[in-house]
Amino acid sequence: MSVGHTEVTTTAPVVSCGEEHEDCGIRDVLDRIGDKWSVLIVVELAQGVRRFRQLQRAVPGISQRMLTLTVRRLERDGLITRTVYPTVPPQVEYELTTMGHALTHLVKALADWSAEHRDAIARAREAWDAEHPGSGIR
Amino acid sequence: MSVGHTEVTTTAPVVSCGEEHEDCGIRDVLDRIGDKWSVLIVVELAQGVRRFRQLQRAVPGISQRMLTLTVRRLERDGLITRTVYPTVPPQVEYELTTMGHALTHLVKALADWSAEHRDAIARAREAWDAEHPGSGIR
DNA sequence: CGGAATCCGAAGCGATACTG
DNA sequence: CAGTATCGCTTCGGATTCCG
Repeated sequence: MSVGHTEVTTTAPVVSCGEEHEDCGIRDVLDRIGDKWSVLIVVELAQGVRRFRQLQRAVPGISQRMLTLTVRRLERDGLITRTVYPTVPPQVEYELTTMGHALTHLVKALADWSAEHRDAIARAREAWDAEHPGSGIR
Repeated sequence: MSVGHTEVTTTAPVVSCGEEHEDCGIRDVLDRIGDKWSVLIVVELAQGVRRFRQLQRAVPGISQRMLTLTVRRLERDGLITRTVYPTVPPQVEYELTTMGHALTHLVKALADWSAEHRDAIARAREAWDAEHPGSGIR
């Protein structure tokens, strides 16, 4: 593989949380739901139990590979359950756990914040882009 | 809302976007703060005005390249201001805007959720990993 | 001090093919 | 239906160098 040398490459595991402000754990939750598809899956499952194909159809654009990876990670973190019925053809149901439902509250906060500031951000971007032509930042 | 045939079992609907399977602006805000460093910068700036080097020292592990990119994007989105003093050596100050301060409230919600569920997630992971040896999922 | 420019490995993700 | 395996492109991000 590409592991050429045995040097440790991971540095700075956490930020200094000694101050009065709590920044510990923020990266944890962002590493979990900050990816491209997790929140969309969670939002769909907030509506009720869903099968694999149902999820794929409910989240347009997701590949079955990413759907598999995403639900596996969510299951691993205890946010959803995966129930396999040994039928033919196979049937697998996904459902939010209690903790998964708790996550939907956080997701709602994200949605609310986004809805509240989307316009202002769009305007800020236009102004910045107009003022910084060809800066490479996007 | 058109989803009316089955009610969610344990808790309230919470996250219904109003549409059936519409992408609320959740991805917008996650594309903005879901990256590796943005929230950490915002958290640090929540303490007050900071200079470039101050930020770099306050966020251990960040490269100067990523710090530049991150503050540029935050500035572009109207979340922070960048003030350049034409002194020698140059001095640049970063500060949260009003909208940036509003973002800190959301970040606090993230931190609270993380602190509240970190242990449960860690335990779920241990159980899953023990039950699925060498699955490749991480 | 506060960047910009370049290089390059690592990670994310999509497309496709195959399986039980 | 519900995956798994492989490939390859694209993005992310760290390290380094140079510059006003």
